[in-house]
Formats: sequence, structure tokens, C-alpha cells
Amino acid sequence: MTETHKLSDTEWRVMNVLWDARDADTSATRTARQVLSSVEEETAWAYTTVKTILSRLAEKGIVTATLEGNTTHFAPAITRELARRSALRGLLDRAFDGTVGSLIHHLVEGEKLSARDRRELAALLGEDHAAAGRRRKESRGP
Amino acid sequence: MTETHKLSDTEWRVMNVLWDARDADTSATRTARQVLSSVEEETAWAYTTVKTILSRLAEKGIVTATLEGNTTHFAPAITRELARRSALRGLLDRAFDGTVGSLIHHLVEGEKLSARDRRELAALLGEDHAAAGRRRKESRGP
DNA sequence: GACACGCTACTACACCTGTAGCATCTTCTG
DNA sequence: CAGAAGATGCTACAGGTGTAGTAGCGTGTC
Repeated sequence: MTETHKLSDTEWRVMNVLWDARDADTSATRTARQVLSSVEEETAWAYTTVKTILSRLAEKGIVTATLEGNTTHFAPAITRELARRSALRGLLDRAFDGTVGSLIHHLVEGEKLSARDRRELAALLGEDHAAAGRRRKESRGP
Repeated sequence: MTETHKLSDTEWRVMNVLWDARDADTSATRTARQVLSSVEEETAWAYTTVKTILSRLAEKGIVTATLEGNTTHFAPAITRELARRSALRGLLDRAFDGTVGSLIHHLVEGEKLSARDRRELAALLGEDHAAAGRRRKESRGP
């Protein structure tokens, strides 16, 4: 149901700024101007460009816009996790037979995983194994 | 350098048909008609739509088009692996801080990994570990 | 009270993507 | 050979995305 309407490249960039702010302060918001200054080293956008992107995001319900004085403050309306999940799903469906296994295979087979990544992965996996074993309530269909 | 020009949704669908053909026969090619029949259960495309997509892919050098008689035969000009790598990189950059670790974290943390995936992942990881030169005894029962 | 400055809303536009029609050319078939 | 069946190249067009300009409104400052 939570159709995350597929963020575009620029939208991701903007959303990342909003989410990063949230990481520092759970109720943080950002103005267009602030977003601009956060990205202007990598993007050379005009102020109005940021404004447009933010407005479109607000239209789509992906960010919330609150007018305060005469300045609009923006905040993410969906979590980064959700957006990530949805983007990942899209990639899996498009490019990896829709399966996580296929992606994992690609990751492990390719030169993509450094020894450190591998170690980290193993660690996370082990850790999670313990946690997941306790609350095994997964029932997946074929 | 190997700029894989970012495939769109439909392009992926078509390319997958081409790659799948390759999986069965290393030198397989597909006509627009054949591609259409491979996807028409999921897409309801018109023949000309497939034709356009294939032509655009050919223009971009992502598939090769060889006219044989009056029918063009298409074959992938880039490997699925390459396209996957490039798509994955895009996703990582856009949504996962550009790091594999972040994606892995997401995979392991989220509910995305079934017990089976997890097992598979562990297996692949172990397998690769062994291949790397260090042989280790695998005695981990879930 | 007039003005500058920033902010907003509205408008613009080119390119890409999804989707497809049409006129035409080629080849098989009787 | 004439027509059917199918392939091709052009053309089209709406909606989304990237990128931004412009005019007008609110508010702090002198």
C-alpha cells in the first residue's frame, strides 16, 4: 500500500539531506535554502531548482511542508528505510530476477566485496542469526 | 568509462529476454516479434513498442542489430553482469551512501532476508572464504 | 513609511520514456 | 504474378524529470 513512488536521482539527493538532518535531530526540518547549501558543493543547483524539487516532493506526499512565517520548512514524510526498501525492491525486480539471493550471488561473486565487507557481512549475519532464531515467525510462500 | 547509460524499466525487461536467450545459447539472438511473445504475458505491449525500445537500445549501443533478410535480429552488446554492476552502483550511490556495507546492513537488519536467504548467504560467503585459500570446517546448524 | 532582500508561486522548456499508429517495403504462397 | 502476412522506418504525443527564470508579497531596517 505504501507506494513509495520511486524517487528520482535528484529527489534522492534532496531526501538524503532531509534524512541526514533527522539523524542528528529527530524533529529536524530544512528550508530550501538549507538544502541548497547542503548540496551546492556537488550539484551547482539554483535555489529555485531545489525549491521545485521540494515542491514536487511535497505534492507527492514524500515530504511535509510547513509554512512558518514566510518560509517553508520541509521534513521527510517517509523513512529512509522505507525508501531504501522500495528502491531495492525495484532493483531486484528489474535486474536480479526479483530475488535477494541473486543479488547476494552477484555481490559475493563479483569483485564488489572487499575482505572487510565480507567480514562485516559474516559478523552481521551471525549476530542476526542469534536474534532471528529467537523470534522466528517468518512464513514465506514459494 | 564503461558508461552503461542506465537502463530504464522497460529496457531492463527487454534486455532480460535477450540475456535469457543467451543463457540457453551463447550466440542466440532475438527478433522484435520473439521478444514481444516473451513478454506479452506481463506487459500487453504492442509490437511497435517493442520495436521502438529495441531500436533505442541499438542506438545507444546496448544491443547489436543485425539485419537478416528483412528481419532484424537483436543481441545484447553488454553483459548482464555489467549492467547489474552498473545498476547496483547507481542504487548504492543514490540510496546507500555509496557503500556496499550500508546495503548489507539494510539487508541483514530489515525483514528482507528469509532464513533461507540467510543460509544461502552464509553458504556463499563460506564458499568464497574457502576459495580464498583458507579452508574452514563448516559446522553451523541453524 | 519606503525600500531592499529573501521567500513564494507561477511559468517554461528541452529531453527522456512509455506507448503506439501508419505508410511502405519485402517475401511467402497459391 | 497478385495478394496476404509480416517487417521496417518515420512520426507522434503525453507525462515525468532536470533545470531554472520572473514577478510579486512579506518583513526587518533606517
